[in-house]
Amino acid sequence: MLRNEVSKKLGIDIETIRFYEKENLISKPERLENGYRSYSKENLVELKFIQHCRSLGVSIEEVRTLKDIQNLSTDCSQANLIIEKNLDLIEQKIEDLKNLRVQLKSLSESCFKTGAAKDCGIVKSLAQAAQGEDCVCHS
Amino acid sequence: MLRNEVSKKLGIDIETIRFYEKENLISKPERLENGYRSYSKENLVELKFIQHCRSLGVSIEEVRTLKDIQNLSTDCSQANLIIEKNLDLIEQKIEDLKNLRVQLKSLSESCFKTGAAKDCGIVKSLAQAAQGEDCVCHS
DNA sequence: CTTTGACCCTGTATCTACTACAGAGCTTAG
DNA sequence: CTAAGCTCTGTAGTAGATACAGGGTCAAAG
Repeated sequence: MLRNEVSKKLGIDIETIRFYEKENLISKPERLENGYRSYSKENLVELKFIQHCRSLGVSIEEVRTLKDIQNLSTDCSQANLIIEKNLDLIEQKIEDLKNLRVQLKSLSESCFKTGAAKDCGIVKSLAQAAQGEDCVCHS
Repeated sequence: MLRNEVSKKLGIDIETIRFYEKENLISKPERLENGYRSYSKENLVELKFIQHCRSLGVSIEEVRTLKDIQNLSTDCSQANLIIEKNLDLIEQKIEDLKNLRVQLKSLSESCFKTGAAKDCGIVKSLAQAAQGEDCVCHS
């Protein structure tokens, strides 16, 4: 399979596939006589593995580790650690974003939409915060 | 005020302050005879403004726009747009992360912790997904 | 007076995970 | 024959910092 086909079939950008190859995340595809890459079924599996991991927010380095775990067939504690770590990270991010949402909402509601920037609660509040005063969002 | 003092007072990394200066987000601080930067009160206000905006997830480019809005005193619709846009973005991110959390949780629970990687539900599931089969996380 | 340590300066490289060229060659259809 | 549309390689750019290297300055201690 040529790059373009693979890209369309898996929904991974052509350049991204090349990037994964450069990063040694997949085994080097065979080359045709003209030098074009020919992706094997194994290459596709490797790419799907990365795609799936990335869709779970697993970093490239962690993907590398997970691959090693699979290949070396050692114990799975490290795999578990990676998943747990990402889970914790996500919990934290959700909390942070929820806080942010509250803050942005109060900012958004402070806009009186009168038109003039000097009367806008958003602009005012941001300026106040910079002066060290209380603001609607971080009260 | 010297860089280090400012950094400690505001809790912004020294290099980050320099970065903001390079990006023209603050007015250039005066220089002492020896070439050292001397940060004015106005500089501090500018830095706090950026810090506050960044803490709300507002991008550097958007900070630039917000500064312009303040200075030009035009209408505030653009400020409102920026806040709304970020609010939408955050709503979306929270949704995405919640989905991710569910997926990672099922992966995490599939680890039987028997020790061997080949028996680990995480490793198995990730491998299965790569083969195109169903996985615990994206069922 | 010299040395030490803590600052400051500039410029550049690094990080993550891609994305986007430029400039060239190959292949296929008209 | 030519043009479109693919492929190749190498390199640069993105956001928002962060981390040096290699030098200068300053204040206090010995």
